[in-house]
Amino acid sequence: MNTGRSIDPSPPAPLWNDCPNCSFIAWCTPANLTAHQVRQFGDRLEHRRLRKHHEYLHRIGAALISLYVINSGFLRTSITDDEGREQITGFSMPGDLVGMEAIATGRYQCDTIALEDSSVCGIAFADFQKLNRDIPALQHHFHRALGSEIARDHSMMMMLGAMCAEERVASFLLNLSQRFAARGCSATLFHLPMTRQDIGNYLGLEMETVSRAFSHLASSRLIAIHGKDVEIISVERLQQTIRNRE
Amino acid sequence: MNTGRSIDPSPPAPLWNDCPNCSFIAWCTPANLTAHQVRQFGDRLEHRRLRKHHEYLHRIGAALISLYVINSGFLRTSITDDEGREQITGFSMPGDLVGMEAIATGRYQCDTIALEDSSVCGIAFADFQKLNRDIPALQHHFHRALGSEIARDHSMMMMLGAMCAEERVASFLLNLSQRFAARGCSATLFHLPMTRQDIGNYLGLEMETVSRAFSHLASSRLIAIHGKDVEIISVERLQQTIRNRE
DNA sequence: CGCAGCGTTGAGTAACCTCAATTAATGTGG
DNA sequence: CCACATTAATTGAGGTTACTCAACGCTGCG
Repeated sequence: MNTGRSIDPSPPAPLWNDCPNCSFIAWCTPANLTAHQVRQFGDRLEHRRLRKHHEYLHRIGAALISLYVINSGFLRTSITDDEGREQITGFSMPGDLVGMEAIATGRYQCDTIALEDSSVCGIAFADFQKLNRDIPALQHHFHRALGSEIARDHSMMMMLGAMCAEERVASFLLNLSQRFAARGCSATLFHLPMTRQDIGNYLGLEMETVSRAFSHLASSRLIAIHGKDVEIISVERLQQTIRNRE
Repeated sequence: MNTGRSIDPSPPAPLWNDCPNCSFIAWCTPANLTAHQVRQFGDRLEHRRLRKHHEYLHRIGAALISLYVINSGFLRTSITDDEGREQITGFSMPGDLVGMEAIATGRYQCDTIALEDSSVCGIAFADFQKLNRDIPALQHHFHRALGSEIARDHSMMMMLGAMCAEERVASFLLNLSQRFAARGCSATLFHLPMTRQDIGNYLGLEMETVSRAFSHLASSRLIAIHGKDVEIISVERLQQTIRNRE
């Protein structure tokens, strides 16, 4: 890759050797920070914290320390109420910002757990607030992220409140598809890192119902499933599954 | 009210004659702004915009102009998808901040409509962003509000994904009860400004199911209903309705 | 008064859940 | 690396919850 020409100036050189292509820095790119601001930002970050499969990133009730952006791996976020009911509120993949719900109370309201070996970059929330004030573009970008999370939650309510089982499953697959595509991965062939139980909990359905919905979509040849590997055979017809209301 | 003593200094005098006890200023109080900051803030506000019953505060797709705090009245916020499915995402009452989901895209993602004659105070979002940068306490308070909205949406997902019909209705009533109490109104005797249809849509249930749940809770003497007026007879037993799982 | 919209109630049905049996995948210790 | 144990996923049968459709009562308004 390297041509050996050592006179080559700095731009492409990674700023943090331990974290090339740092996910938190990548998260900031839409904010169009200057080189100085990027450095200022990156110096505050805690790069590449590793989490093993089943390890917690944070737990309900813990004091808010950091916000995280996922570097690699898949995480699962859930809330648990007084009676022990659990509800998965989201699955996060590389590039996603995690921990936003904690800024209201200063304590995490969710458990976030690794669905596979993962790494994240974190920033102390206090540092982040300070940078937000100094860098208006960053503040704006952060507000956009918070707003997106609210908008995402609203679509989720729509799904839970107004869709039948098969529509929810189709909409779940299409959502993953889009997010994989946005990250340069295949939109039609991917691996589900979570169990059917997790999917069911997330969609407000029982595991068996999810399984049956998969089987039915597969028998209609809209998708193909081999365990946790999914192929979307026809995005259009999968979308129609959701569209075709009366 | 005025004693006539013109030497009397300013503190208790309302800063905006057209909007005494302005709801947006009230919303800011937890941020502990200085008198100067309050004035700076209030000067940017658009006070007391009136909305009649059934009038829109904003519509899906409109450019984000202002954030609003409700002065009086009740509003209903809903999203509508491509297929025309509607989902009510919240009911707002005096003191609530409205419009947060729009900051992601710069366009409102929701319709917000008055359930009764209402008044709101608004601030241009650009002005608000500027003030946020100048006043760290305000920024922090705004972040808290965004975080609270996210946390609220998550509990809503829990309700939609993990509770049966009667639990949802009980939890809906208890939520209203708490919010009325927080505003100094009765926690046990209040008026429902929305239709059964609206409640059903919000809770992911049919109107008939809501009505049956009300009737059942009433026959168990946990609540009493006379049309849109509700009395919670036993808060504890209503909470148990939600608690008693397995 | 009569209409229109909202709310309640009943009967029948469809969607999803529960329980159970079976198979597939995953992990573990020898 | 295999045998075994464990967990995950599929599929079937039957039950329950909430939906659908319909009739009727209530309330408010022209």
